[in-house]
Amino acid sequence: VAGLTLEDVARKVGVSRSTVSRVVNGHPHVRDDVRQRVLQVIEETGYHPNAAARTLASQRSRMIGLVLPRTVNSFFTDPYFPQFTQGIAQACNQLDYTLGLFLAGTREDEEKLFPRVSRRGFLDGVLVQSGHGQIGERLTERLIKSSIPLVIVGRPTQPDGASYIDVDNAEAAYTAVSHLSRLGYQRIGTITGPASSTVGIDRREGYLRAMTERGRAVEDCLVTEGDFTEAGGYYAMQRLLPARPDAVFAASDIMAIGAMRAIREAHLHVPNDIALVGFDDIPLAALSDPQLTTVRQHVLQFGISAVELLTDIIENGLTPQRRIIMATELVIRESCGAHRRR
Amino acid sequence: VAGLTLEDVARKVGVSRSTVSRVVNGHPHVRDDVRQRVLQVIEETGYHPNAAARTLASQRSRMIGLVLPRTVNSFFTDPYFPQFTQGIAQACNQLDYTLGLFLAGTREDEEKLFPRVSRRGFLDGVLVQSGHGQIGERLTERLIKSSIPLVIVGRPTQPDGASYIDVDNAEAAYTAVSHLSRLGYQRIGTITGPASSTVGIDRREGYLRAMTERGRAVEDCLVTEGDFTEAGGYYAMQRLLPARPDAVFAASDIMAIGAMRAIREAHLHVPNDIALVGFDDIPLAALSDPQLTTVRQHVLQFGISAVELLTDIIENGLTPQRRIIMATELVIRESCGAHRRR
DNA sequence: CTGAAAGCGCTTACAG
DNA sequence: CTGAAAGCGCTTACAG
Repeated sequence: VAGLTLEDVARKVGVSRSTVSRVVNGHPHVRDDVRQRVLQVIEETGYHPNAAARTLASQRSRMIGLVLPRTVNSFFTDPYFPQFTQGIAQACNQLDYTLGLFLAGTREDEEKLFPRVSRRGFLDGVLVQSGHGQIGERLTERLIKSSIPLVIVGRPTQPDGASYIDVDNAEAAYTAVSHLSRLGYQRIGTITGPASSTVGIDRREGYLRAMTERGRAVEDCLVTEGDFTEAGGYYAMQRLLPARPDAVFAASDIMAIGAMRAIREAHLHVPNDIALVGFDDIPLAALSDPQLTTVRQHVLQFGISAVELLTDIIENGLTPQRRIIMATELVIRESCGAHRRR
Repeated sequence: VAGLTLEDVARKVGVSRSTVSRVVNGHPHVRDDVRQRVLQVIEETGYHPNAAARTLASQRSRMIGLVLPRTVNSFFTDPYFPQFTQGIAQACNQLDYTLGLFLAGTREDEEKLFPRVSRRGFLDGVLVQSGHGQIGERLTERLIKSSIPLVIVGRPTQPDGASYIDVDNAEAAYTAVSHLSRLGYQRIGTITGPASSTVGIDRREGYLRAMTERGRAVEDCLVTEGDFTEAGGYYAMQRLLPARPDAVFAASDIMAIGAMRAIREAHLHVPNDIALVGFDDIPLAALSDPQLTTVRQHVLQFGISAVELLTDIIENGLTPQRRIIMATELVIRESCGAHRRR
């Protein structure tokens, strides 16, 4: 199943393979009638260039990698990632790049993976998810050292000089908590993300700032850590309950859903007894009972922007470090009790 | 950033590049001390072979593609796909293959995608999700014609001679509905998957067979179609309600969750008024209230097996068409009312 | 505008 | 067991 080569096409048309190559790559300086004839033969024969040969000759693969250093669980437990991946895939298709997907859960995975996630592998550049423990940290570090075009998704733990893209987590959390405060809640608690991740840290910081600015004392018993899973939110809420919060800001919707379950089991009511605000605006947020007030991220667009940033770096050389910070919006539904209070 | 080549390593060791190549590829017939010296230099220099060159010379990329012809919505709405993808990625890592991810939603996507999903692209073989409308059908057909090693995930609509892997959907549905029947329910309804997909058809068939064998008349008003989304299950249940079913088999958990919401809104109780059985055993199934009785698929293992089948075909040539059918198991929780009835 | 030629970094018979 | 050589299918200066 060898398939046609450039040479075959060239012979059929009666030109050199340089010319066919120029036509295929859309270079100017080809006489118009020649171009037409070449195009026609390509059409007729269904010729497609061999990607490996092209890559070898041009040192460009038009393929990027998405590296998700994740433990098994959270990847398919949180709807965030599929959606994000979708955005990435869509943008790749648009920009005519091939997407390689690399999930690393274990240390062993990392070792097998690394050679492939490099320029010697097939890649022109890589997108790596920030955070997620040791695997993630070390992988990112090695990637930076390898000096392959790189965009970190989410503020990196260390400001290591790589470009990154993130949403404005602190600001978003600040807005959410301020909203609760304005509604008159006094004892506002929070279920944070992992303290080892910058998402966790930044959203927590937004919470703290809002509390302070609004003149609320921040009590330790009102702050507890979750792990971005439903179960994590559930247990976190159980820990929060004794502190008698009248409102809770959860750092993700899926944790808010878990919290809701804990509240229901305690025979309390959302929002009458405890108001709730989440983060992400996953599809489930609009379907829960009560519907979840939350911070909407434009996850799809986020993925698209990440790819655009990366391909820009690939194609236009080493620009100074770039950061892109995306805005969010608060979506007010039922769980914060805003309607009730009017 | 050229990096080291085989030649560089060969020079450093003082052998030909043929020898280094043999060592890298683990060929026998290399004197042991030579092998050691080569290995050491590779270690020291951090040499990794250039994948494009390797692919061009050997006509093998060790890369496979996962093609998901999907509309935007269902991919991140149903936890099934992330989990499946995870299994695929894990197996690829294990078997030392690179995974390319291709999501096609629109016709335009398909056109841009096709050249890359072929041997001329980078791929040694492809895994394509069966069904999902026109895009999927046509893509699969073109893939078959291109004669690239191919495994269809899920029984194909047309028995076109491609290898495929699937779970035993009809059998699983049969078991689930028989279970409801044994519990004494009389008016058992079903929310099917799309009639255009083989999953939809096969699970429906299992339902019909169980009903018939158990001497239940199948009433049209007890069968309605969903689209594997929460909202789809919700509306389907609303359509079913007037028929007064005392039990419902939903062809996916996420639809069962939607159905539950509709039942709750109608001020009815699961399982007292209407018993419910789902399909998939997604994480949410164990967290819903009441917990969902469902058919468990070993999705991760399913993904792994799919990759193993494909790589086997790639590496061992055109075997006769292969089919792999995987078993499922019924997980009895609360929503079917089994416990209540004892 | 077009072609001949070198080169990308490997693998793989073929000799020895 | 080892090396010299051809070849994989392109791109890209370099001439003209």
